Amino acid sequence: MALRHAVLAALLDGEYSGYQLTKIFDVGVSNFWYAAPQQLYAELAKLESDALVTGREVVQRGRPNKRVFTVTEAGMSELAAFAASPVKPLLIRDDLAVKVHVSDLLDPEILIAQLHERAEAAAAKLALFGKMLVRLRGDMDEESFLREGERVGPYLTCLGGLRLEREMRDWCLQTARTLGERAVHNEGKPT
Amino acid sequence: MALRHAVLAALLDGEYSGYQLTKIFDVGVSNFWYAAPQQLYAELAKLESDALVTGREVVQRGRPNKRVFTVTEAGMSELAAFAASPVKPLLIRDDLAVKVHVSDLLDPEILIAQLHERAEAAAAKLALFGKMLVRLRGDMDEESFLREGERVGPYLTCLGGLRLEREMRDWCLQTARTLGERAVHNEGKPT
DNA sequence: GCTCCATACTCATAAATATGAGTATTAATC
DNA sequence: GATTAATACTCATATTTATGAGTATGGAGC
Repeated sequence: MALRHAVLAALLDGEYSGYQLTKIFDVGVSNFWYAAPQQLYAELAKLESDALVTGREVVQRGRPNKRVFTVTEAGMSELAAFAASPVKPLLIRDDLAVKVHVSDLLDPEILIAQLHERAEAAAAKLALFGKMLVRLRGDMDEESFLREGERVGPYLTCLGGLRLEREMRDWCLQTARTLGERAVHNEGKPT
Repeated sequence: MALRHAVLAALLDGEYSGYQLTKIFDVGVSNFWYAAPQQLYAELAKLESDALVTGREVVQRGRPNKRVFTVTEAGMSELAAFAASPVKPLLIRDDLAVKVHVSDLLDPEILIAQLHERAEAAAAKLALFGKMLVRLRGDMDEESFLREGERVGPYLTCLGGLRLEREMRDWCLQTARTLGERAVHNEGKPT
């Protein structure tokens, strides 16, 4: 019962189809949840049978029809109950960090490349979130938007995602640099 | 096959028992992996039967005996293979962010409390990581340690954890402040 | 003497997540 | 005109992760 609330939350931003949610969750919904397409379709089916969302067929020309979903009253109550429940601590599981942890005992070459790869991915998200922020606040500046804007929730999570990705990018680059410099100094030395 | 490598990585820092690993993974191994005790014992059993670690009984006085584990040659190869495999993108799933996303439509009271709670948890980890860094680098300063230290892997992941927790704390506090101020301005207004 | 806590583990099962494969329609590109 | 890409979904299953309950020993405090 966890993806469930993320889907409900995403559907508050508008009427989306499973496929559209796929795109949203692929980026990580402003970096706070990820889900594969199959999970989303399954979850939508469950949500609909529990009457927390209602689907509506949209006939399209030039492409397959789709079903878009809206959160119901019951869905809102479910979200409210979720919001009132105790928060779970954020549990992180990161492949790359495990690799860095053991980097001293292994060849750093590949790891450095992977750190750059991750840094680039973070930079891409950073840019994406930056644009998203501009779009969300329209012609207001950040301060007044946060004070007077209609809906700041998505803006706030986006700010969070931005922070996270910025740190991720910088950490990756710093770590890559450190490992790279150490590798240079150890060249020729026996392992 | 994911916890597996995190366990191997942790065991490179020393000979640990399942129970000791429990404590290490409870904090999140410098914030990059979490696992419950039962998972760890199960994984250790599998690792041992695959000969990637070897266990050794340690007889203790005053408390139950324990079995501590060491990574074998085969275990090192497994880690090397893991390090060479492509990195998986970091997938985040955060309860609290979902709540913030929908904060405009729900009562902010509880959420603000939860944000403070999370901020405190982050601050606690921050302090922990700070101490850990000092312990790891001994009497060297950070720069020289990163250049000349024996094993910088755990130090680098700890730096990453520190960054992350710092941002988490600040984001939570900023978000709580924003929501709090908005709540004040909306007092008395109809929903 | 009794309870509580920390150490040190095990067994079983439920829930969530990940992955592979497949279907169908149309638009765009070579 | 054939291939590729994008939209829009479904079915099935494997793997991972989470959770609840239980066992045992000894030390510390009341």
